[in-house]
Amino acid sequence: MEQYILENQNSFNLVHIFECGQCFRWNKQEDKSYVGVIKDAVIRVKEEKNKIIFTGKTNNKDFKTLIRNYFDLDTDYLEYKDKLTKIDNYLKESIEFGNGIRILKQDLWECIISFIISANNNIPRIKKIIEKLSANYGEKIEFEGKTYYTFPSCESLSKATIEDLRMMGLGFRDKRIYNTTKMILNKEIDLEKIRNLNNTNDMRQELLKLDGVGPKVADCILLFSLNRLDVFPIDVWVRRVMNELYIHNENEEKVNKDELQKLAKEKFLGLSGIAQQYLFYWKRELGKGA
DNA sequence: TCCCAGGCGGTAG
DNA sequence: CTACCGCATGGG
Repeated sequence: MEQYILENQNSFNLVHIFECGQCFRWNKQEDKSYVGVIKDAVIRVKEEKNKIIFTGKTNNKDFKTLIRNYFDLDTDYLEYKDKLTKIDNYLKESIEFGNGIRILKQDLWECIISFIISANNNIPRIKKIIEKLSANYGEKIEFEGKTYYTFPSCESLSKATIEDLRMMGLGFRDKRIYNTTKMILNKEIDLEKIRNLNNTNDMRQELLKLDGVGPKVADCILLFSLNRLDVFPIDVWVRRVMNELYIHNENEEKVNKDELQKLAKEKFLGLSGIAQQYLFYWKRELGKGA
């Protein structure tokens, strides 16, 4: 069992990080800690006073490095928040509301499959499907007396037929997952090559070749795995909040996505992706309470 | 029950 | 190029 402890870490709140819509495999426990799977590691994270305690089981990774990389702990969020807060009072308020948000650096393959599943779907069901895929095609890990599963590797998932995938509850997304898995397996799309591109748009163009990856899904992958903070994924919630705050179009559904992209680019100083997460979390959580 | 969900791909105009 | 539609499934 490995352990890593952070002390007095600013901009870190488990609820904000895990409930802001960027990830699907972290689950809140009765004691308020979260348990999730990163690569082949099962990890429990718990906040205690000024400490954040990571406990985990892993084989070959340097635990501390795994954690610091995944939670992007070498990035200074105070600097980002300072810049964004000065833009306007909406951002100021959303940042106060979700002050502990951090953008995770998730596994690229897992992120691609997860966000293909996210299309025209809701978050509880997305999580359910991903758990089922993992239980059927991932590897079993025992942790604290319970059984967990790694996210399926590309090789493992490629053994599933379209019918097998359909039984995972994927619905019409079965073919997309099947095709994309094959494209990545046979290196028609090379994930390592994408990772090493230095231009966000070049990365996006490659991702868009995958079946089931359109503009929104590509931007989510760029933001939540490749840490491209300048992208701005637009979904119904983001469109809703942007219209409410800045556009004021009577018919929200008619708000043009290109117009929103342009607005975000001008307004958010190259930090659109982070601004998007604060706004998304703010709007969505307030919506739940109402 | 019925609406809708972090959209995408296909087709028509 | 833009506009629209079908899609599987189950959560709320």
